[in-house]
Amino acid sequence: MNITNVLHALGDPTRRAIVEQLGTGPRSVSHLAEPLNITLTAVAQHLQILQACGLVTTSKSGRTRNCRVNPAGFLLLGNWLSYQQSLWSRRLDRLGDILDE
Amino acid sequence: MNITNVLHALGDPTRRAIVEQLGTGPRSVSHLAEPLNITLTAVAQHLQILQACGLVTTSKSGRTRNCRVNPAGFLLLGNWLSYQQSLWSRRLDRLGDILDE
DNA sequence: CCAATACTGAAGTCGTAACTTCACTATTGG
DNA sequence: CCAATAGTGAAGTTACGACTTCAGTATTGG
Repeated sequence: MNITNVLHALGDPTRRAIVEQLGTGPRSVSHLAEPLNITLTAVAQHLQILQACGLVTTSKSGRTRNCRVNPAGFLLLGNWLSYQQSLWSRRLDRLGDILDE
Repeated sequence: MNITNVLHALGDPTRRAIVEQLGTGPRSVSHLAEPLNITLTAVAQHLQILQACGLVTTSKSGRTRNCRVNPAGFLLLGNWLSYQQSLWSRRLDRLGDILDE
């Protein structure tokens, strides 16, 4: 679970579609697959990636796998982002942007 | 300039290294290339991608191209992220996480 | 003025990521 | 109990992305 994997995972539109579906509540794999125009296998592969980087958790009950959002990955991203912004926000605020050159 | 491109751009470690360098201030292309173990051409290609998605801006003065952070792309990412979090944060807070199933 | 610097453009290589198919296992509703 | 459902595993295809090389154009310091 690192920032590279989180960003890479979310960089794929299909995976982001999965995450956005899960934003509204837990879903099964085949439920997730429905709106996407790909095979169940492909969705399962995406889920593995999303799980590995901490964006999604799943649990199997019976023959269906239940998927839900995992805040951990999003927190990692949020922290990285606000750190980056902290680096330059103050400097850019000074309008001294041009002076730095 | 869309969220897919921003996330995809930042998903690459080399590009993120470039962004992080620029976090501390403007840099030329060859200056950016120094710590990275790749050719100048490769860096220039990464910069094109970073520019296209609104994470970096550049301007040429003389024979050197000056690169700096562009907040626009980061804002796009920040907005997407906080929107996602707004989708599930309240629901997960209710501890009713399990009830949703 | 010209050698070194700073970059650009085009084209090619190579690995990997996103899919597919197919064959299979486990669960469950009627 | 067995057909339909839900998912898994392995293997193959294909496109694309991150690089390289090489040949070129501007710019500039000495």
